[in-house]
Amino acid sequence: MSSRIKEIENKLVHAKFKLTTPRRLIMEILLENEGDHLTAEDIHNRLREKGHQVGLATVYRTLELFCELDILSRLNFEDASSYYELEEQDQHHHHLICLSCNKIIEFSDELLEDFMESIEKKYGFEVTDHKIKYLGYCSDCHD
Amino acid sequence: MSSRIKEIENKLVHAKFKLTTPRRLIMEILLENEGDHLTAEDIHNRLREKGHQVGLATVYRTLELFCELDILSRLNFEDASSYYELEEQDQHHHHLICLSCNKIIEFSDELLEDFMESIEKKYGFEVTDHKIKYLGYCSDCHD
DNA sequence: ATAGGAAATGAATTCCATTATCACTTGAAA
DNA sequence: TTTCAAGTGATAATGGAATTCATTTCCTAT
Repeated sequence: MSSRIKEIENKLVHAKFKLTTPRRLIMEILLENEGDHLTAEDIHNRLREKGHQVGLATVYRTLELFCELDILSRLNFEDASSYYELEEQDQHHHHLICLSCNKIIEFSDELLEDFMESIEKKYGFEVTDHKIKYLGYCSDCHD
Repeated sequence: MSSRIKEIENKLVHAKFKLTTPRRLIMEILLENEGDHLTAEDIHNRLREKGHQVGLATVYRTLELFCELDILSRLNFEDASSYYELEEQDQHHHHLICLSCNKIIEFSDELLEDFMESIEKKYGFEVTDHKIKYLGYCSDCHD
């Protein structure tokens, strides 16, 4: 994981941005919660829980910067918030968003043929809309 | 177009909602601007331009109701606003969102094979991300 | 090392889309 | 018509995100 930090630090330095403490701390939070979808507020809270005091504005600015550098991707679901997750260059994935419980299920993008059918089978997901973001009801929520 | 209004009115009545003046006026705006992607504010403004005075809260409430009745669909792009468009039961489509000029290009969902390639060709669109919402640069904006 | 200056930060403020509140009005069922 | 739940409108409240600006920090050149 230290190498992941190094890798990200290199991206920053290469793009002529400074290596600051807040940026390092935010990186750490992101790596510790890899796989999760965090909001700016989530990150801000976890920083405070760990006793680090970083301004919320800085969190927003840093997340935006990391997106520009392709360290993060920003996800917009159906609510007002933006969620962030670490960009994993190889395993690109999409999201199933359950309209009932708001669960987010990730699925890989191997095949585009029989795409929808296989997803419906695999996740027991009833697709009710098909807007390219997949919305519907997950196996726990549909009748 | 009068038949379209009738059709929508039937949906409302059938679901036991009242046929009120604000709802009728909003329907008209939507039909007059079919194919566009309108925000609540857009609709509110067009109502005022036409001399009709409908509260913004009512516009929001009506749009939400129309979405529930599948009269409208709500689209969330990369900015803070929601956009609404009339649901056309047959010709389902997706959106290409140009990160540079914010143009929105609609494309149909006929084939899932060679999906990306055909879209890239058809619209001269350089896909830079692949998050299921297609973001990138349109033919006017890429180099 | 250190001084200088640009970049970055933090606290507070502002912005803006959306939602909630609540008194008032209206559509339609009886 | 009368009745009253449903719907509306003005305004305030909310909440996420952006902005402002004075202060601090990182880094380069000396």
